[in-house]
Amino acid sequence: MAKRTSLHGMFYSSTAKVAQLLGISQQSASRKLREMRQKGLIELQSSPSGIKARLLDKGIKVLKQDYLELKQLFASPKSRQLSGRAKTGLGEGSYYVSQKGYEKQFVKSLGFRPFPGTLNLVVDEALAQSFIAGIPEIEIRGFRTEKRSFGSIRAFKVLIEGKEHGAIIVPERSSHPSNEIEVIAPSWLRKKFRLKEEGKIKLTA
Amino acid sequence: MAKRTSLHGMFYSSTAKVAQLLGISQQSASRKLREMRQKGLIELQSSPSGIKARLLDKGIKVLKQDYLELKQLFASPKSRQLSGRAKTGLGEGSYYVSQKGYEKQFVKSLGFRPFPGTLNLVVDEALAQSFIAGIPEIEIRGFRTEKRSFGSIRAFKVLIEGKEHGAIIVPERSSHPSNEIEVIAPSWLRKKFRLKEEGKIKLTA
DNA sequence: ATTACTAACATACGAGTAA
DNA sequence: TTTACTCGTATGTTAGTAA
Repeated sequence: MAKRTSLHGMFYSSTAKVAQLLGISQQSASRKLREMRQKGLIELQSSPSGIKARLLDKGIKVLKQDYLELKQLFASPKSRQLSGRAKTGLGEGSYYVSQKGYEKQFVKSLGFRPFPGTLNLVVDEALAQSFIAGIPEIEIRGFRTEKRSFGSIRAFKVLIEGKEHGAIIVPERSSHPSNEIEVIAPSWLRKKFRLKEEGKIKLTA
Repeated sequence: MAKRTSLHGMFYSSTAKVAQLLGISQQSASRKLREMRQKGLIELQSSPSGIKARLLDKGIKVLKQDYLELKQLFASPKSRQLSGRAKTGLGEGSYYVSQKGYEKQFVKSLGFRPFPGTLNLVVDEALAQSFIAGIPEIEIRGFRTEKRSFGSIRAFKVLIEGKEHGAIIVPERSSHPSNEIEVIAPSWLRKKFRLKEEGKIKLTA
């Protein structure tokens, strides 16, 4: 409909024509149109002389959502890398990363013993998800000590500033806001890359 | 998948996760993924440790087609008007439009007696379809004379240059290329709008 | 010509489960 | 844990028609 009438135009047709257009039967076209009306996507009047229909705001919204998602894909082909701004950490990272239960798995699965501390990066949430999901997930299992239990962690290998091997780690139950990620590496990243307070840093998959 | 991995990234996941994402069962997700592979849309490897998939060119093409169609909708909200370039007609129009069998119906259905001649406009085919489909169709029935038969004509009322009432006419079996439309009006349009050989003209719905 | 109802048929779905 | 098979059930489709 939108293709024919632009977004707001009135669509004059018949269920038979719509059916032919979609490669389905007249009955199915009729039913589908009524379902769309039922769902509040379109306005639809039918009579023995044909149908008269128009997209409603809800219907346009559906199309627009699709458009925006596709636009992000085709209008910005830059999702194999991710930029972030370093954030002053709270020092918690060091505590977790240094736990023997995790450390042994890091060495085995990631191939390096992490520096006892994490680099926190503020990133675009959607871009980060896109970026992360493109990297094979490595599971670091949780464990218990006498004092408490530690949850599992998902890890994703990355290359930092094109040089240093490291990994994004995502604790199972993270306390971070979702626009923040934690990066570990064998070296002290802040020092190695001479990062100032809010320095930018680039990760590649 | 594309949303997660960009267009070309490798997608590591499980059928259960895909299922949750789509709001369907693990079994359906598994089946749908295999169907997509079958159709050549994606590359898919599955194992007891999960799935590994990637969009193939055919799959990306499908997304891109959708993107381009939606882009046309949202990136150019100008489909209630149509521009065309006047083309030197062959004079056939006059013969058809003046036929009594059509003329009576034009007067009754369009509200004017057409000038004996048509203005041929060269237009963008897709835009023209879009434009035309948004206008209620008026059917001018065909008829027979002693000599020959005349086919039916679809007519769509338009406003020419914002001033003159007229109509686009689409003969049932047209000999025109599909990027050309015929316009009729009560007056001689070329004269009224001082159209030169290749002058531009604007129609509104 | 229309739309759209009913009913018979086809397809899709998902619970259970094997590997 | 996985994937993906079978199979009973739910949903979707369309031929035949009424209005």
